[in-house]
Amino acid sequence: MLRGSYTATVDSKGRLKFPAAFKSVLEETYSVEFYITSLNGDFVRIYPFSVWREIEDKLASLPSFNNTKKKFLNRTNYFGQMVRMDSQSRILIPALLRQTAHMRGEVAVVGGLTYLDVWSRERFRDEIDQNPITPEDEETLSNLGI
Amino acid sequence: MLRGSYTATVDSKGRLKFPAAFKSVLEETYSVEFYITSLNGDFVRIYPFSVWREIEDKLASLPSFNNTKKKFLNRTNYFGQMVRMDSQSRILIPALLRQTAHMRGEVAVVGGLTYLDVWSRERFRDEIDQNPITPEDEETLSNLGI
DNA sequence: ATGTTTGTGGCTGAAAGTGGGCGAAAGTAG
DNA sequence: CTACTTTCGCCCACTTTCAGCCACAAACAT
Repeated sequence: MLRGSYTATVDSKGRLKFPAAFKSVLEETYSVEFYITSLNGDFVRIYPFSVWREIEDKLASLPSFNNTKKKFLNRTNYFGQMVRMDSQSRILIPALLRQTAHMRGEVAVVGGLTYLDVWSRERFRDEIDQNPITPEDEETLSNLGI
Repeated sequence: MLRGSYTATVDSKGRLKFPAAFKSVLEETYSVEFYITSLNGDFVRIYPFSVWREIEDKLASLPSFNNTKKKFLNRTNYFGQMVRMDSQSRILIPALLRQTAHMRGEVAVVGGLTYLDVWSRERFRDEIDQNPITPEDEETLSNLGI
């Protein structure tokens, strides 16, 4: 399972090195092929290919005119690309995503159990600043016993 | 149960030694694996891994579009990392948390029954100065018979 | 006072991360 | 089609980080 987050840097050529903790999980559980995409261009999502295939299967059960499905596929197709991890456990982030998701310099690679998200650290900071935890949130969590 | 508070120091390499009182509880009740994270980067929270898993389970009961859940997981994922206690009952605090939560030098390790909080002592003092116990708090406590 | 547990710091080898060079491949223009 | 530029995969080398030890200092108990 992919958990927690590690900082990484995207080098001048747009390459991202997987943190070692994720690399071992990816190699053991999945393969070196990934589908890299984004829903809105804010941040990058990296699916091990087998995980992406399952998502496709689930979508296939929806009728083709389903609006949510169309939106989702439109976006993920637009940003999406297959990538392969090299011998130094790096992948090349496609040029489009490098631009739109600001993938250069310091980024955070965040585990989402079966996939990884990559955030520009600068942008993530803006994101949490704009969505602070409210007293209502705290109550919701508290009610769950957290 | 993890109770009370002890001072500790984070060494130059970012390692934190668990106070002996906590160490014995952690070893007896839990294991050497922890999920270390933070909600806002102000201070560090250390969950025994089994406790963290229960929280994940509780969150799973909320729908995935629930806003509180998204916020909470966003943040805890971003700051979070698995860590393992070494043979000298120390853990390495991840670099990101070392920076944002000022984890160096003197810190306070505070028991929260099933988890631990670690505060920069400097910051902890500021926090309690800025959030004094209010009359409403006293009433709440009083109503509980405390 | 003496031994035992706890806390702190440093050393070191191995692993991880970072960056650059180079040539092949792909894309572009004439 | 050819020449030129850009992108990128592969390889090598340097730097940084860190886990595992060891050793000493401090606190505590006997």
